[in-house]
Amino acid sequence: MTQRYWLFKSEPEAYSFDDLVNDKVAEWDGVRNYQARNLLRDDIQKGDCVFFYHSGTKNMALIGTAMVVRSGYPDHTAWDPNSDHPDPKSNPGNPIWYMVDIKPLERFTTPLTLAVLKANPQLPGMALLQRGSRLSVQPVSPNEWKVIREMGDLEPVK
DNA sequence: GCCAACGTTGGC
DNA sequence: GCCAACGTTGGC
Repeated sequence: MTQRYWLFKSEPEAYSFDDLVNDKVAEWDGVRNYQARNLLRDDIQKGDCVFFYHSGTKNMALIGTAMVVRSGYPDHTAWDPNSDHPDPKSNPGNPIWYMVDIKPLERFTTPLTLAVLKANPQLPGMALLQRGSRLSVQPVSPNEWKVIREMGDLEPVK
């Protein structure tokens, strides 16, 4: 698969873009949806670019960009009973869930809110904007990537 | 294999 | 707080 761009959602109360900047690198663990799992395991490659989106009740917006620094590997938090997302059906010999590692790249000086994204006619059919779209890991088309980058001002994170 | 019940996500 | 959209579960 040649998809190069993705969008990762996170509730900022759980894990925010600032957390990612502070951590430098994050294991994107805890994804427990098969469709998203397949993307993490099979399609998302080292070097791919990612939009970081804050979901939740307030400040829903694209905050910045990140890069995949490690492609899919088993999510070991699944067999850690003390993790936030244990799954007793998964084990090291037969892992069900996968994750990637990402690092922060750039931040929008002003986050692009969901309302602003929805108001842009150049983003027809974007997965994030579809009614009922709940996938926490989504593909982004090259055109969507280009259009959205041009909607805001990006500065490198330190 | 169908489908109703249930749980979760996430925008409003 | 509400509700629509889905995914998952479990009885049959």
